[in-house]
Amino acid sequence: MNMVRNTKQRKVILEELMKVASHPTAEEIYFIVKKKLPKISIATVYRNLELMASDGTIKRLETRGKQRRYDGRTDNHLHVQCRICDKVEDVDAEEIAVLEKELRNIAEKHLDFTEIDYHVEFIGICKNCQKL
Amino acid sequence: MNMVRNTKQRKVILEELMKVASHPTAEEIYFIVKKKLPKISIATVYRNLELMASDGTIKRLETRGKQRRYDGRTDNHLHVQCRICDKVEDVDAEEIAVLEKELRNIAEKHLDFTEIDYHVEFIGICKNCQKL
DNA sequence: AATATTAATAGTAATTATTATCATGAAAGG
DNA sequence: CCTTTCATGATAATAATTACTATTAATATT
Repeated sequence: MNMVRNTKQRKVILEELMKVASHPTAEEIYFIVKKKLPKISIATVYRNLELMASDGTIKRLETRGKQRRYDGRTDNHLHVQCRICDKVEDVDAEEIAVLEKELRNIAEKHLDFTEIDYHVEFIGICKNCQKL
Repeated sequence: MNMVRNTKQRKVILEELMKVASHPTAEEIYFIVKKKLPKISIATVYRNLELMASDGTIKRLETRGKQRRYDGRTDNHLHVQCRICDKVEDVDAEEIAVLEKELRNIAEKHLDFTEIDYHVEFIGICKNCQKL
């Protein structure tokens, strides 16, 4: 009982999220998925993104701005967000290991919290917005 | 022309924000300031917090959760937020220098963004919520 | 000090993103 | 094929923030 069913809607939402390199908001995914499933409700998109984020199938980003963003890539990597257009890009840096070691070190020495995780993100002005 | 006036409201908002070690939301500051200025409007609180954040008088935090939080401390320090109660605490770690050096290194090597800044925050379960 | 100017305020409406509700539709298991 | 019950679509509700506007009060000017 209380089993999770495989729906067409969730399947397509995941497929489309995996396809894009951007880090779309629920609304953006809604418009993409709508092309395949024109009858889909935006509530279904929100519901499934949260469901998949909580079971680890996808990642929910902790970025600035009011709209939540999602990532189909679940491997360990960093993000930069543009402070003008809010676009998010991936940062693939081998230095992430050193960075995380330092973060774990700080957490261990200075925090009396449990189940500690951390968020790191870069903010700046992207190539495109620099021209404007 | 277009000059910024010094209002009683802004003065009290800043004073009260400086007093607290917590990292209050606009709503929390509203209730605190209301004791001194019972007629103040919550819109005034929002307006002035954003104004002071944009000129660097205070800091706007990039924490999780839907409510924005503000910090009277503008010196360089880290934050931990509880994933249960959303409370934010300061983390004073001398290792912040090493951490930021690594962040600047990654930014320089891997990003073609300009005006790069970064946000680092820890998330976990605070002492109080561990008991529940 | 009195007056004029205009930015800031109080009060409230509007907006925006997300979540809740609920009747109907469709997975999954017999 | 039938039954069960979870998920969906459509929309209402909620919550945080921003916009609007007549009035108030800083600051500049006389």
